[in-house]
Amino acid sequence: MSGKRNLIRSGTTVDQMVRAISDRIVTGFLRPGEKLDEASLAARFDVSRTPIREALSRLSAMGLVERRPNRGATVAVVTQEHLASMFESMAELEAICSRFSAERMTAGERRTLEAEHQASARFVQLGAEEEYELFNTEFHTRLYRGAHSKHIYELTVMTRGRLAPFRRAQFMLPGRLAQSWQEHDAIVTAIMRGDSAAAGTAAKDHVSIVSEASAVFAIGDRPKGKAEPFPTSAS
Amino acid sequence: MSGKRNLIRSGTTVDQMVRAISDRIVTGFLRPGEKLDEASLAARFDVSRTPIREALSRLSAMGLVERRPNRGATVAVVTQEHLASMFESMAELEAICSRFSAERMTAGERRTLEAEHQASARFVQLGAEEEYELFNTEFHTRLYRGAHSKHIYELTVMTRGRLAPFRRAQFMLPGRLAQSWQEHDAIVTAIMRGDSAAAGTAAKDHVSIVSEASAVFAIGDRPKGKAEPFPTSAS
DNA sequence: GAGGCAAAAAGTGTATGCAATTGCTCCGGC
DNA sequence: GCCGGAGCAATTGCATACACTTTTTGCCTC
Repeated sequence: MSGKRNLIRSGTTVDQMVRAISDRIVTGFLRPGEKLDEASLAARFDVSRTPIREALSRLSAMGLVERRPNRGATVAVVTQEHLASMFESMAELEAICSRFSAERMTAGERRTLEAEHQASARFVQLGAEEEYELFNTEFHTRLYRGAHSKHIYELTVMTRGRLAPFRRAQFMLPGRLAQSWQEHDAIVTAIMRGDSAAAGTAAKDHVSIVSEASAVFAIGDRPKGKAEPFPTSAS
Repeated sequence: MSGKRNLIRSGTTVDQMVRAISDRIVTGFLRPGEKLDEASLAARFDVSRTPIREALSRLSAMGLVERRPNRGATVAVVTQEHLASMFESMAELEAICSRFSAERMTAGERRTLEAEHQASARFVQLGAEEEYELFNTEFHTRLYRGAHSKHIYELTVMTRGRLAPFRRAQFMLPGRLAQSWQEHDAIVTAIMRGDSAAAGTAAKDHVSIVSEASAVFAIGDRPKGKAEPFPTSAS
């Protein structure tokens, strides 16, 4: 019973469960295909089954677990094909956002985008990976917003969320920071010129490179998909 | 007075609630912005609050209702801008699917697509709107599958689902059937040629036209929610 | 009369118990 | 020995009860 939740302060119980379970999934503590028993999870986290059920629903919507009626939930099995498909979608979505941003961003938005982008050069010089990654997220969010299309924004953010677990280590590749900045620069330049086509292709290339960089870390030799019925490292 | 649900046969209770509530929303019986009280809904359908809660969760994921923690759920307010944004996304997604289909469809898939498309000409001649709409859904699904990208397929199907309530009457416009077939023809021809660019633009144009056709019916002042207590859609 | 605080009422969030469905095992028949 | 069906165990789905949050209402003070 190591997992007392009292220390995880914020949010409702369901939120805590979502975080707790998704953490265990993305860290590999829960293996793909593994069965997620409601009662066990409830006991494990010392809550009732109700918030567990709702958490599983949300995780299912997020694509991290799969649910089948009357048959319980399992950790989603993400094949290499599916992962590639998600990155591919991400590239297309980012391309759309960039194209629209090139066409629709207000003068203020363009100014801010370029200013922030220029400021981020400092993080590259310092090799500040933490700060750069934070900026990077904000930069892309700015692109998504700049498209001025609520639904595309939603689709893009959702896809990014699903990919998040697989792109954690992307900036650990040597020289990735500087390269990322150059790619951002191409996007920003195109947007400032209002060249939507160029902005689109630049964004697509950017994500494609990230995809390759991430794939190295994400896939790799996983211990084998046949997880044992009950992993022992609990407690 | 209270609606016994025993007549709605299939699926789990939650499914029934999802259908029942979404029906009431799309038929205007529940108005945008209206508060959805769990207890009232539970009493109304003679079930407990538990399935109602889960149904509201799903409807929230579908974009039909909005939920705020501890503050209940309301019928989602879909502004004209948001609707336009969804159609715009749909156009882009269909374009992507068509582009990919032009590049990736197997010979068999291409054959089937064209054969079905040609067969659908008969529905146009007969003015069989029901059958054509059925075929139309299948046609587009074929395009989505032909992209051979699971995640793009998911995004597209999801977006189509969100738009479904607003495009019901699209084929009631006179001459729309024949025009739709012509647009399909342009897409199919491009795909058969493997011309991804042409397929993409043809698909985008197709959706754009549907968008305009639907907007006429969707927006406009809806007659005050005087729908019959139990709408009969099955979807 | 207006503003603010407090208590109650309404409504959501969580816990627990019961019913129903699923999957498995064991027994019997072919 | 293999296949099929009935009973049983395990797990999900639903119902109900309780706890906590939010909102409203009413009273008191300024």
